[in-house]
Amino acid sequence: MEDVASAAGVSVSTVSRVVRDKGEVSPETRAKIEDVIAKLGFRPSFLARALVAGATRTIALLVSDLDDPFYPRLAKAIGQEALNHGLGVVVCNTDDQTAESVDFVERLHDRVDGVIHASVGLDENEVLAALGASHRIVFTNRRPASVVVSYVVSDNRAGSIALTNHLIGLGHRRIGFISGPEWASNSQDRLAGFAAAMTAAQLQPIHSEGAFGVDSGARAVQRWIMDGNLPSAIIGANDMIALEAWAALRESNVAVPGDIAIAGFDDTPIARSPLIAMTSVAQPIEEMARRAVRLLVDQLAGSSQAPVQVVLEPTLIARASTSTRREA
Amino acid sequence: MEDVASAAGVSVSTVSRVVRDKGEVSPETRAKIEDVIAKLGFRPSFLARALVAGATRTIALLVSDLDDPFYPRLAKAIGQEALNHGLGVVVCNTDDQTAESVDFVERLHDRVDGVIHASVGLDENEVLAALGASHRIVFTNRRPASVVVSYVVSDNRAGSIALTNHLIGLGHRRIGFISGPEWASNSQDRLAGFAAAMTAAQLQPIHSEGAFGVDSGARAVQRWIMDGNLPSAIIGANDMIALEAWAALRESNVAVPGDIAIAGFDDTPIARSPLIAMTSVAQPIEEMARRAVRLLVDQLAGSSQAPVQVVLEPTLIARASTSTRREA
DNA sequence: GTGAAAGCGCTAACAG
DNA sequence: CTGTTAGCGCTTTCAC
Repeated sequence: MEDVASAAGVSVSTVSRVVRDKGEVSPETRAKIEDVIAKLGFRPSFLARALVAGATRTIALLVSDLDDPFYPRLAKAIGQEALNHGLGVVVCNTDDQTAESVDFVERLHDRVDGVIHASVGLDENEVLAALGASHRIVFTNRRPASVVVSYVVSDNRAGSIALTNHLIGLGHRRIGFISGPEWASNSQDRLAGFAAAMTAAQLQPIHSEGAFGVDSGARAVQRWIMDGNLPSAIIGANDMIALEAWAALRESNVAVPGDIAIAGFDDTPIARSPLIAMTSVAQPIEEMARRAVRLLVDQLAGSSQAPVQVVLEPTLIARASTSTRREA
Repeated sequence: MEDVASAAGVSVSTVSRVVRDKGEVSPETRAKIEDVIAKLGFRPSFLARALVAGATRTIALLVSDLDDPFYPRLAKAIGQEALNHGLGVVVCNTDDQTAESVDFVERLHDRVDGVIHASVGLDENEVLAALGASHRIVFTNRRPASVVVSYVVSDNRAGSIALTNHLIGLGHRRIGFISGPEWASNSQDRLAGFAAAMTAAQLQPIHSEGAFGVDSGARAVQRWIMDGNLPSAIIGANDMIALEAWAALRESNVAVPGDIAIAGFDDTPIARSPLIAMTSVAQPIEEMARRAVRLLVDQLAGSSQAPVQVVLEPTLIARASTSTRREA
């Protein structure tokens, strides 16, 4: 900017004015400066700007795992909405490790104005602490225990109840649920909904606890087969787990949906493919993204706002993997 | 930092020394300062540091589309290796739009020290121009036309030849290739390898040009079926396209691999799943990531280095989708 | 060992 | 309309 100023024979303030397009500048001077800017290929420094502004117009998005197809979709939707508000997004893969989350938040404290936390780890308090008093955060995809923060989630419990009832309605009596780890609140909510629906129907819920990204689906199925008590329907806490279970069944020559029904959550592209056609509970991702970003934008703009809690409705999408009716 | 200094009764320089852990500071002073830092929850400003250092220890990664499972894997691998060098990574989804790429590069010019370009758009010159004279960039997953830049790619042509010969060896004579858009060099290289292998075997290559993310696979299959000249084997320029084609075949009641063989590129998790078991050509993602990051790190460290070009070998992974032999 | 001073590239009052 | 003067929060000589 100094270069531009001297090259144009003006002061930096004038250059600054035309760069920001603010304040009155005479047409000639402006033209001259724009000319020099183009000639020199000058670009204002974001760093310097952010330093004086005390804001970066950037937000962080914490996700569990980009390999899980749910998160890229969320990331894209959030990126889109953020752009609508003139905000940039930096995506951080936490692997659900508290240390990672905290690390990101600390290393980014300066570089982002706020964070959207969509990773499901047990890191709520640590992240909040690392963030400091000026909570600029909204949770999504996970339901924080604390009531002092804003969040946008879908009603996992209700979605799970709908799915379970769908299976019960098909005549299933022995239904198994393969959950994620105990600390993942979305998985727990889905499990709770399943258990509630089963109990309401006077059926015994069958549960196998797993984890994400470690082939829990396959393990659960193998265990059930080994024990000789395979359910007639299986629900995975997400599509990945359900697909792992399905693959394990395939390897054991158990037919889906002929011998057993399978369903998951998140309505992943793979579930949607005709090659798989798996029943799944879809979250309103775009809506979640939109609401989450807007909540954060409000926090960035307004000073002290009361936290807002939004719960959206998921949608059950029945496909071939649960198309076979059982006789009681 | 000023706060810390006054609270500790020392100068900012001294605080700076202990924060950076550089220079001699008396044990007492250091203890005192560390105490105050902890008490005040002080964190050094990255913005200010980067401003004076003229470097951010951060690199940008440009990808085509995070929804394509290849890119998250690359992103994670690059993030991992970058971390080993004390570098952060910000991932940018370009959708293969030149405008997006340029936009990212311009908006990040200050905030990153270099970029790894893995998005396959036709944006090479524009990105290079936007980056300015101080090329701190390495291309990967795409082969730039310019020879003045470093890149790390896998030998798509060779991989495609291996795959095509595998199908020919199985007795296939009519093989169709569904490519991505013409501007995607990795897709073009794969197509070229296919054509070369077919020609070498004195067979007529069949080609259908498509695009990414627009169901080209299905369209190509529908066209072939409509025209009554469905090949006996189909290769997709990547797994996504191959799976789309497969899904379309399924909907037309064409059996894979019974009636027709299918194969793709990238060895995506879905291809690996026993539910699909699709033959695919795997790229050495981790190796690519490692080499790409190191090349960039070298550029950041050394001053003027000659560009380096690395070509890695892919691996053909044959699975059930191409398991049926044809009789001539 | 420690402090004072200059400056990274910009914006934000103030004067003219 | 335009220039001057302070900083934003840090690092980096150079003195003491």
